[in-house]
Order: sequence, then C-alpha cells, then structure tokens
Amino acid sequence: MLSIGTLAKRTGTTVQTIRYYEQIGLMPEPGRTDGGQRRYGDAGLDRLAFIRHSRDLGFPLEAIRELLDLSDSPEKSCAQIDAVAQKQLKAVQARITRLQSLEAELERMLGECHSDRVADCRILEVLRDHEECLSDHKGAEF
Amino acid sequence: MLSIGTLAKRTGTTVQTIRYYEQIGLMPEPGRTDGGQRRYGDAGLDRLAFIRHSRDLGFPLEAIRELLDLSDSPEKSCAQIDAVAQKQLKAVQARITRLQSLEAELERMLGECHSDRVADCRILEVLRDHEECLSDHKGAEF
DNA sequence: TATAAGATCTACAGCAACTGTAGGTTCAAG
DNA sequence: CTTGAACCTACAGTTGCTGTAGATCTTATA
Repeated sequence: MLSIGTLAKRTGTTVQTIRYYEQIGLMPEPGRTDGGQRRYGDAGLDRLAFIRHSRDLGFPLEAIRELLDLSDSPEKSCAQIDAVAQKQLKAVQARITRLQSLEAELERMLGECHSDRVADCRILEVLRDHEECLSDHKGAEF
Repeated sequence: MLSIGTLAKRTGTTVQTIRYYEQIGLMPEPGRTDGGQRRYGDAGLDRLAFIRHSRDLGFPLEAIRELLDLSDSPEKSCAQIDAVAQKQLKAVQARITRLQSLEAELERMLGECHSDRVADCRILEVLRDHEECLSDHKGAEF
C-alpha cells in the first residue's frame, strides 16, 4: 500500500493534486489507516498514471473523466474514445495555427524596431494600431 | 464621450472586461455622469485598444502593464520594450514546440487504433502506459 | 518505550483573465 | 413621461491546480 506522497512521486505529480482529483471525483476515495491517512493500491496507481498521462497530452479533466467512464465498458465500440481523441487533436492543431500567426506578427514587430528611443519605438506603434498588422489574430483563446 | 458599452464595441471587448481592467488598475478610473455612469474620451479608447491588441498577441496583463508604464517615458531607450516583446516571442515559440510534439503523439495514437471494441482500443493502452510514447511530452504547461 | 522529524490531515485562500448572476438605478428615444 | 435598454455594484464561478495554517499521524532512532 502506498501513501499519498509515494504515489505522487511515482506518478510525477503532487500530493495536493491527488487530493484535488479526489475532491472533484476523478480519483475514488481510497482506504485509510487507523489514523486517517490515505493508502493506495495498484488500481489507484494505474488510474492516476492514466490521468497524468492524459493531462500531459493536453486533455482537459472533463475529457479524461469521459475516457475513464468509457474504459469501464470494454465491450462497447471505441468510436467515442476515438472522438474524444480527435477533438483533442483538433484543439491542439487550432492552437498551433493561432500561435504561429502570433509568432509571425511578433517577429515582424521585433524586426522593424531599429529605433533607440521609446518615443518612436515601432513595437509600441504596432501595438497601438491594429491596422499595422498583417493577419487578424483576433478572437480565439489559446 | 463614450459609454462603457460603446467603448466595448469599438474595441472588440466586453463591458465586464473593461470594468475588470479598471479594478486591477490597468485602465484609469474614468469620469462619470451625474447618475454615476462611466464616460470615456479618446485617451481611454486608445489605451484600451492598446491593451486589447497586446492581449490578442498573447501578452499577459503584467507585461502589458509594463509596456504601458514604459510608454510613459518617451525619452528612454526602448531596449526594455524590446525585451518584453522578445520574451513573449520566446514563450509563443516554446508553446508551439510543445504543442507540435503533442500533435504528433495524438496523431500516432489515432492512427494506431484499428480496433472496434473498447477492450483493445490502442488509444486507451497508450494513455495507460507512458512507455508507449515516442517523445517525453512531460512537465511544462501550455 | 519515548521522542522528534517528517509526512499527512482538513479547510480555505489565491492564481490568470475573465464570465456570469442578481437586484437595483440611469439614460435616451418616442 | 414612460419604457426598455444599458448601466451600476458586489460577488460567485470558471480551469487546474498551488500555497497556507494549524493540527495530527507515522516511523526511525535513542
């Protein structure tokens, strides 16, 4: 049986994060010692490893919850799992596209500033006036 | 003079966001009507446009605060402004790199799953076991 | 067996950057 | 002068944690 601290080390996360996952119902309540401390077995270790790995791949916690639920029905079609992963891929790709346009804009801005004084710094001018931009880079979050 | 709603429309943001910027001291307190409603002039419009455009380029609010402070000293060197923009470019590039490795991993996962049943879905297997991954894709946030 | 260091416990506040709600007031067009 | 849209304050909620305080438990050593 593992203490919460040992579990944290094994899965590359922290004690607080594990307690947080328990609180939001992503990790089940584990057994306790007589003194009230959490003790985990292999099931807990596996589940947490799954969660952490999914997080490392950028899946939001709600998607992970869904994946965990789906994996409890081994006989069902895995089309839904596929859909969750596809959605995540699309989200990642959208973010890449957006960030690349920001990168281009920032590089252009930086390349243009050859001044010394704040008064005629091109960077500030560009930031002041969106018309100076090539792309739209507006709207979406990242 | 512009009402807060008109200002929001003009700058592509929302009333709540403007009030939030005021609350954290990024926008100055504007004048008010006798009835207590905010009224903005050109200075407010320009400042908010600057903030929103910088946000669209991904600058965090603290960086924007710094840029606004710097732009109040027109005679100083713009090296600091350059540094803030460089830092933002580096951050954007780091995020792109990370997201590209996630994209590759997700694509590989999706390409491998030719099963129908959840029981032997490769996606779940990969998520369960980090050893199955090519890259490390651990650690950093995005 | 006693002690002391270190790990764990609960409960709550805080982060970024907003968004949404409730319940009340003001403005401007007709 | 009415009425409905826009505005006001204050506060809770979002995502995914992280940090704090003050108390309790576990475990290695003397």
